[in-house]
Amino acid sequence: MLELYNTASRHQEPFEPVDGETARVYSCGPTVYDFPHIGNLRTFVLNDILCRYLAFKGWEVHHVMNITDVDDKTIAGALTQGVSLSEYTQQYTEYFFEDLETLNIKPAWKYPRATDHIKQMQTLIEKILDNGHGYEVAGNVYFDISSFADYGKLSGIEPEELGGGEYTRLDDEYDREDAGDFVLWKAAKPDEPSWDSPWGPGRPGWHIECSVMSMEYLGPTLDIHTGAVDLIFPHHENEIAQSEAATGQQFVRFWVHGEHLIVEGEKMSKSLGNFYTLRDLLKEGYSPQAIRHQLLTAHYRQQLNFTLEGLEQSERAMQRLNTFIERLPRLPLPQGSSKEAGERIDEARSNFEQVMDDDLNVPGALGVVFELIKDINTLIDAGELRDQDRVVLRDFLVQADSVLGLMTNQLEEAEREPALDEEIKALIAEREQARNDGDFARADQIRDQLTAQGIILEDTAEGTIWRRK
RNA sequence: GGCGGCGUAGCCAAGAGGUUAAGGCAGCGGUCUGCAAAACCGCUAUUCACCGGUUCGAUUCCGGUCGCCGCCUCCA
Repeated sequence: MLELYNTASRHQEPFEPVDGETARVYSCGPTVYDFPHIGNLRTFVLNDILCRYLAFKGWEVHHVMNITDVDDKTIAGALTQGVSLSEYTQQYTEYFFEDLETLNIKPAWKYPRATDHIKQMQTLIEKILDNGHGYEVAGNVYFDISSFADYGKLSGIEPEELGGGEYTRLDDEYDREDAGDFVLWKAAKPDEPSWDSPWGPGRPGWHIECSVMSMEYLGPTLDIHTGAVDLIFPHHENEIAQSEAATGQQFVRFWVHGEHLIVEGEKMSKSLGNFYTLRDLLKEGYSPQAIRHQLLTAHYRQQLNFTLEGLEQSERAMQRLNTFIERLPRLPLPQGSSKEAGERIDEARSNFEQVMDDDLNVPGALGVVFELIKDINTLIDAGELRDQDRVVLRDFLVQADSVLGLMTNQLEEAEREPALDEEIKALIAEREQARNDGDFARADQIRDQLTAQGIILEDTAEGTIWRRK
């Protein structure tokens, strides 16, 4: 049974969808003001693994991820570039989707945009006001945290401490009654995009967007809400307050938070010059497969120290995986099946699910896959792998990869018919003849020529097999 | 100051109160090969930051020390 660590309880708890069929998952999506960086992408990869595994467990998955396309940063960006807000956010929204596709992240069920839900936000704010949890000051609407008894429950923050102490960052921009109160609706400033509302022209606060878009598509109670740890406070705390103040029902059953990644041991930031986007890494020649793998090497609740050396290690690990997958279908194997291979694959299948059930232990799951590869290679070397084993093995790899998403392309590619040029086939045959004749100079010449074309030859006891580089 | 986490081999990283402490990368030595490639075998942590405690037994639980990181209303 799947167990997930729930930030709300600080414990790992058995999970199943409340209705037993459909897992309703909401993830905080990007604010589309810039390219996603590698840290953002780690969180999106976590969402992906979670949703893929929920599907693996047999549930329908309704995954909603919002696009925040109106906030201080997007407004400022649009102003700087001299384009409209929607033009500005549209381009970064597209970059975001491109990056998801590059990293083999499965599309969510819905990607609602904040600006398409302004009306619903106003409705929810009115509900909050009606229920006595908010107040308006000069066109700004605030949430009154003192009216919500459970405020601070998720993050463990005491409301009394907010606004006090040396870490306060309150400014005088807004007229709040209490330092901890947060804005639901912001009155428009000159030159800012705005929408009409019962409180005058303005725009929604950031937190209200997520409450509205999650409940709009998933109902008042979500099975799982994800995000990175920095969102626990204030964002998720505020979402709970708003949503439950409006509906009177539990907002989220499981809060799943991903740890940050750091770069070369330090917090990633533009000023430190250790800020990577996916595009930066691709330009350096790293493969999307290795990047995804590197993001999966640490458990999601551990900080991941992202380094270029680590990426190199992932490249090599993926090479091992790819070589295995690509040569598997071309190995000449005797008919039948072997007991030992069957047992090993069954064991891997069961271990894989067991470690993933344990709060999505992806590094453990990778260990299971690589351990199996080693065992199967040993059987191959011993001449004990049979052709039926290969079918069962491939079935397992496909199943495991429905979760990991690391070898989708390779598995498909490997199954394709060789489609080798006649010319290449002839060269391989010629090389065979040359080797038999002892003309190794000619044989090596042909091998080098094919290597240059990206075809790698391997001489096995059963004949020469090939794979692409 | 408050809250959370981490410290396992050269590097990355799982892990369990007690059989051989996964797996990947790197290294060394072999096997296979005409040579390669791929793969396999062996070696690379008698030990899990340090000090106490609980226990028949702890690296795993508890307390403390040191070191590192993150959050505390921009932040994935």
